[in-house]
Amino acid sequence: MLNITRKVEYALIALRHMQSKNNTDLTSAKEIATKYGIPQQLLAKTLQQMARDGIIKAVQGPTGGYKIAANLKSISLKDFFEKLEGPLGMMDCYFDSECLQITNCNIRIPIQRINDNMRSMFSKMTLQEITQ
Amino acid sequence: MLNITRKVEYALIALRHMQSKNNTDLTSAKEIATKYGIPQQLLAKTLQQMARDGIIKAVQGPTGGYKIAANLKSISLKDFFEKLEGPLGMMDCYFDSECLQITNCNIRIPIQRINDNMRSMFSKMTLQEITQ
DNA sequence: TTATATGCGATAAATTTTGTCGTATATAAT
DNA sequence: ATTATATACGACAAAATTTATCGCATATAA
Repeated sequence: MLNITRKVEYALIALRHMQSKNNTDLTSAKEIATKYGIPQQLLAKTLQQMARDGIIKAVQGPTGGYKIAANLKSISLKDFFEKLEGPLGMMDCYFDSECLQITNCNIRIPIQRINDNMRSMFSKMTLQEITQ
Repeated sequence: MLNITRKVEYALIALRHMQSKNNTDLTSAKEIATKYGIPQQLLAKTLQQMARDGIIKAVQGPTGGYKIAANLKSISLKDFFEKLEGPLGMMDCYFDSECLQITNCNIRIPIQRINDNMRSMFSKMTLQEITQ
């Protein structure tokens, strides 16, 4: 329970890998996929998404690849998770309530409290701390 | 991402419902299932599991049901989650490492740090806080 | 022109989560 | 005793989500 997804896992691995290199160097999806035993196409999509989000920069063509574009200190883990996976909460009713039981639900408030704690925790950690 | 399971959700609803009643009263699975629109059999299994764990006490036969048996202040949310769903962590390699990439993995340590933060957070919250 | 990189929608496979079924046992009420 | 209603629980099925692949397009260095 409370697992992160492979997508996030692969993204963190990729970021850390890139950060260990000179920032002028480019890293291809293939390089990372091979080194860490990750499905290349899936990783590629994740990298593309991070590129769209401005976290990394993509360079096309042969000899192309990715490099870190953002200041990782300025991106909280909460924002990072939400960029990749959408709203971060223990129950979906924290955000949009399709729940028909909402009037009867007796744990909505307490759950929101836990949620706030969790979001606050991830707000205080930055991507830099994870990938350095 | 980082959602709790229905099982845990149902368990919390049930506990809160029982706690709102006189502790001599018994509550049947049917009563809770009906009131909150929960699948009865699934809820029943969860209640049975909590009974095995000593969190609630089961009384069989007609007029039977469940009531709270443990001091909810003494059970942390972390312990509660782990009783119901097993080890609590963002990645499974935190506990048992079947991961073949473990030697190459470059985010194991950072992930453990996040994990520790999360476990610590849930260790500080008690069931009482959620169900009161 | 070719080879190799990213970009991306559609689809498929795998896994996990969620829910149901069937049967057994316990016990209060009649 | 019989009946009705509760818990107990393993096996199975359905649904949802996650994970991975496919196919084709575009970009660009050599």
